[in-house]
Amino acid sequence: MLQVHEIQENKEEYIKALSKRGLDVSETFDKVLAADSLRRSTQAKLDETLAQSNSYSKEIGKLFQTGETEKANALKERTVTLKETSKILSEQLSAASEELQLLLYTIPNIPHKLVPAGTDENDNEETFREGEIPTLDTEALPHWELAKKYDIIDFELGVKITGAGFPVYKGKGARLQRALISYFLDKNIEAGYTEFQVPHMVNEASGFGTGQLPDKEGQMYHITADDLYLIPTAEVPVTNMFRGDLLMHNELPITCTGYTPCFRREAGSYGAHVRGLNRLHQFDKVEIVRIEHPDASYEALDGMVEHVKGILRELKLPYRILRLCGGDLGFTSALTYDFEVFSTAQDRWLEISSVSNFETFQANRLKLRFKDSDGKNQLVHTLNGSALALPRVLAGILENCQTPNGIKIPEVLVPYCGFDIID
RNA sequence: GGAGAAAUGGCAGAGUGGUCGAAUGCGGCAGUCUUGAAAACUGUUGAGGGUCACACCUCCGGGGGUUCGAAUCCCUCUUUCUCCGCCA
Repeated sequence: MLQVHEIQENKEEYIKALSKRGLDVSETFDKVLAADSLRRSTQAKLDETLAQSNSYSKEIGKLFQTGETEKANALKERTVTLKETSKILSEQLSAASEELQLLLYTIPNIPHKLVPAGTDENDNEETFREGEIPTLDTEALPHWELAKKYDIIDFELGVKITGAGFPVYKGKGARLQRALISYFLDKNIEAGYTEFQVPHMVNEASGFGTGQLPDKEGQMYHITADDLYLIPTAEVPVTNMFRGDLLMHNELPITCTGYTPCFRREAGSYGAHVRGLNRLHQFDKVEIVRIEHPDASYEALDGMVEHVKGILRELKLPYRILRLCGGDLGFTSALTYDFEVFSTAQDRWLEISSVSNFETFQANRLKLRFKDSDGKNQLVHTLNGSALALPRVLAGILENCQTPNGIKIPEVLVPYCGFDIID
């Protein structure tokens, strides 16, 4: 959520920047500023009324203590209209505040200078590419067929016990998955991140804090009986651990990592692109989250990108990095880099990580601030990224590492798996 | 699930209708003293809005109510603790 004073100070610049998302917010901004000024003037009137009535109350108190009951009662009568006025004004104030809030909720984050204009994924900008795309046999199979051939993932069993998009991992498939989780967590810890195990359900306030609510209500599973949401990513519980906090500048940066399952409703298309592990309702992910000083956040973002690169390099998977264009950029993000691994058997790129800087957009909703070296309270910058999302990494390994004799496990994973081939 | 108790500033802990944004202690910060430090002493020390700066307004777990006036009374929700029951 943007701050009103930011909109006021950078109106034209923001309008221009948001046009990269294909949005024209000039009208919305005018409404925001009008709503804010109404809010302020109503607040001022209310304050005045309350001040008056407070001073009467104090006077009445004194009169009662000195026993001047007559005078006190006379004064009481004068508070009646003040009371009515303040009631009306406070109703007007909450209406004005709510209107402002609703407007602000509709405005996405301001794209960073580097974000290219564009409407969809075709306008994303490739910034880096690494790793060799293997030449596979003509009999090379997509991962869902490999999964069946080696009996390591059972999609039908998941359908039976839950529904489509909830696979069952089996035998070496399950062990490889567990190995990946441990390996990713170890890499993150090695890079200085602190590991957390967090709840897999969150309350409404947490959903608002990181911006899943109210914008993407339908994407989360909602447990209505208890009014809780299944997390779509560890970002939600991890970032919300700090909701409402006032940190000291020397506590920054705060760096967290955590493994959680992720639940996404993703109501939508079915077909080849969502086959197998490509898109699931439940999947595993290891997340990294950083809370940074505003001056350090972009350096931190670059650091996160380098960190993820290091992991993919070790896994020897062919991947590329995209800088998301305005149209593809998430609602809450200012700058996002997507990592995609090449799925050789499907001949397409699969997203396996998304690393973003949210600047103060989440921090403003979270009321997450720090005291800077001048003793002033400022909003922090929040960042997060996947390091990494499991299913598509698994798909990438299965497809790219297949040989006529079986699937060769990347060397770095062998100590974690306890085997070096799936056959 | 049943019965009871509680929720106050960074922490501990007073405060049961008016001068309480809140005693006191600890911690933090500044100063005196000291070669330096410690101790002692003195001062200072919550957040948000508002203003050029004041004034002023709001906040004592959340929400609502009574009252001229609420940390204090009432209702409600949440959380924590104790006891009982159940249980991985």
